[in-house]
This record gives sequence, structure tokens and C-alpha cells, in this order.
Amino acid sequence: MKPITQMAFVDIPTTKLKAEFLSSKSKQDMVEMCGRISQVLGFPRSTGQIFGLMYFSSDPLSIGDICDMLGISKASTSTGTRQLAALGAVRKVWIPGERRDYYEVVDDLVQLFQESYRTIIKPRVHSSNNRIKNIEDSLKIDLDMQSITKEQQEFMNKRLGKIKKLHGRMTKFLPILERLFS
Amino acid sequence: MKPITQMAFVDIPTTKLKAEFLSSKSKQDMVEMCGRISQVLGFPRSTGQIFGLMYFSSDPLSIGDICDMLGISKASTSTGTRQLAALGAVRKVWIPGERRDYYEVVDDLVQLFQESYRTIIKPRVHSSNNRIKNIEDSLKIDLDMQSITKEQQEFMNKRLGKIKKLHGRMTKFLPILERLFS
DNA sequence: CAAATTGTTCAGTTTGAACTGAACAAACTG
DNA sequence: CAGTTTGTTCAGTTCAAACTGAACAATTTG
Repeated sequence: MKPITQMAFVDIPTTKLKAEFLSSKSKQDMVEMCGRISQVLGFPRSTGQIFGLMYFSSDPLSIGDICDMLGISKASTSTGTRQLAALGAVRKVWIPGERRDYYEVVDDLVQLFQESYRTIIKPRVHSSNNRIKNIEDSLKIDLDMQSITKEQQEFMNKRLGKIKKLHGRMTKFLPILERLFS
Repeated sequence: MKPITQMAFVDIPTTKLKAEFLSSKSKQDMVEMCGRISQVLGFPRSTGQIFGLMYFSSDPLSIGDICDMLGISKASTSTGTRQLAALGAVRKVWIPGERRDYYEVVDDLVQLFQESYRTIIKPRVHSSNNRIKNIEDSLKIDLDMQSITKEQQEFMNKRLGKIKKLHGRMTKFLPILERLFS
């Protein structure tokens, strides 16, 4: 018979945390969830974890606090907070009589998403637009240089057309997305 | 003075290709673009490259063809094509009198996106819903076990509320997204 | 049935991003 | 000014995912 080694609230999270520093299960969960989301979005897990911790902290936290509570290095914490600040997810706050930098989250998530949309999604769609144009150019060049036949070129052009169509749909769609978050 | 080592159409792509096997610039571009998109979406680059190559090929390709043209291993090609088939992006075609398996892309990109939406986005949103519920439970437990104070619990609950609100917006939004692609 | 062809699987290697420790810089303190 | 505290930077390490070569299974051919 398996011995019961864990109480409900100390279930080992996939993200290993020093229990003595982050005693509350809800904070652990939050940190874990944000870490995962961060990874899905292509950011380092630790960056998301930092956000998660801060999002559930009523008081601003210093780099040292975060290090200790998450059990990650000062280096990671430093770069992580900077990344979050650059995204507008976090801001420095000055606490009178304190030497250290303190950080708190910008708790308006909707606005945060608006920002991210503008800085990440929008330019990406735009750049894919350029990529497609480049391929069209390449097609012409290929034909000129006779590296493909007229038939091949027509076929590829037809296919490229479908991509352009899909891309067009997505582009038209973006303004709707934009409106949703305003 | 720098010697001119490359003509316009042989610009070295980030994705290194054996020029003798993929001579056309447009195919190279396509392969590269699809490789990048694949990475952004969290798939192996090679999988996207395979799709890109096939998308610009009027004739079905065998595993061997793909290996040679992309300069990747048979193993990667095998797993990549299987992945694409599982996603519904590619299908096997039988060519009379041929022993090898041949593959061609399913060229209806819109439908492909619909599929991916259902199999990837939708379940992910649903699971995040569960995560949020879990945190709510944890909050109650934490309060019961006195690992957080009443004030802390209220604060976290307020913050969690904002997440739920955002999540709600996104959830409401999904049907619109769904409609766009039908 | 032996030999050849083709796709799959798997153990081992490669690769790149994330993370760390330690050195450093900057600001403050007595 | 020497000593502390705090954040940043960077060279080196770790780790997981992707990729490969080779063994293998399955099928075909003579």
C-alpha cells in the first residue's frame, strides 16, 4: 500500500519550488500556470513565473524577494523583470527610504494584451506579408533564369494565391480582434 | 574590396539547403518560410520545411525525394510526414506500379486551419479554464489551512477575478474566430 | 529463398535556449 | 574612503528538443 507522503496542499508542482519560501498553494499554482503560459507564448518559463508571483502579491517585490521565493538565480530574475517591464507587464515602484528596486504588476490585463497585440502580433503579420511578396518576386526570377518551367511557375503561383487568400482573411480579421480589446 | 560571391538568387537562406537538390529560389523561400512558421507554432522546423516543399510541388513526393531535396535524414522525414498527416496537412497517395509511399499536401489551407483550431486552440482554452478553477480551490484551501490571511485571500481573489474576466472575453471571442473560417 | 527496396524505430549526438555563478559596476553608508 | 548592498553582465553549464545513423521490420523482386 502506497504511503501517503503528501497533503493536498503540497502536491509537488511540475515547477519545483522551495516550499519554505512559497508556502501557499494558490501562489504555487499561479506561478506554475503563468510559467506554462509564458512557455507557450515563446518566453522563458521563469519570466512567466515571476509575473505569476507578482500578480498574487499585494506588495511590491524586490529582485531578492523574487529570487528567494521562486528559488531561481538573481541573473534570471534580473533579465526576467526587465523583459516584463519591456512588455509593459510590470513597473518599477519606488519605496521611500528603500535602496532596492521594487516591482509590481500592471494589473490591467486587458490593456496588457492590447499592447502585446500591437507589438507582437501586428508586426508579425506584416512581416509575413513581405515574405509572401518576396516569394512572388522569386517566382519571376526563377522563370527568367529558367530554373523552373512556365507550367511549374503557374502551379506555384496558384498555390501561392491560396496562401495570399488565407493571409488576407487573417488580415481582415485583425481589426476585429483589436476592437475586442478596447 | 569584397568579392562578389553570390548572385541575387542564391542568397544563402537561414535554412541551409543543398543547392543542387533545390535549385529554385522560390522553393527555397517557401521552405524557409514554412520552417519558420512551424517553429513559431511549436513544431519542429523540419516538419514545416517538408510541408513547404510539398506545397510547391505539383507531383507527389516520396520520403526519399524529400530527404534528398531538403538534405535532412530519413528519420526526420519519416516522423515529419507522419506529423503532417496527423494534422491533416498531408495525405498519402498511391501511385500505380510504385512501391514507395507518396505524399501530397491537402491544399485547402482554410480547412486545415479550421482543423488545427479545433484540435489545438479550443482544447487549450478549455484546459486553462480548469486551471483557473483549480486556483480558486487552492485559495479556499490556503485560507482553511491558514497559510494565507483573509486579507491576502481577498486580494488574490480580486486579481483572479480579472483573469477570469479576460478569459471570459477570449472565450466569447472564439466562436467569432470559428465563424471566420467557415 | 536470397537480395533489394523502403519506411519505422530507437539509442546516441548535436544544438540552442535558459539558467547559473561569479565578476563587475553603481550607488549608498558609516 | 573602505565596506555594503544591490542590479547587471557574461562566460560557462545544463537540459530538453530535434536530428541523425544504424538496426530493424516489412514488403517486393528475381
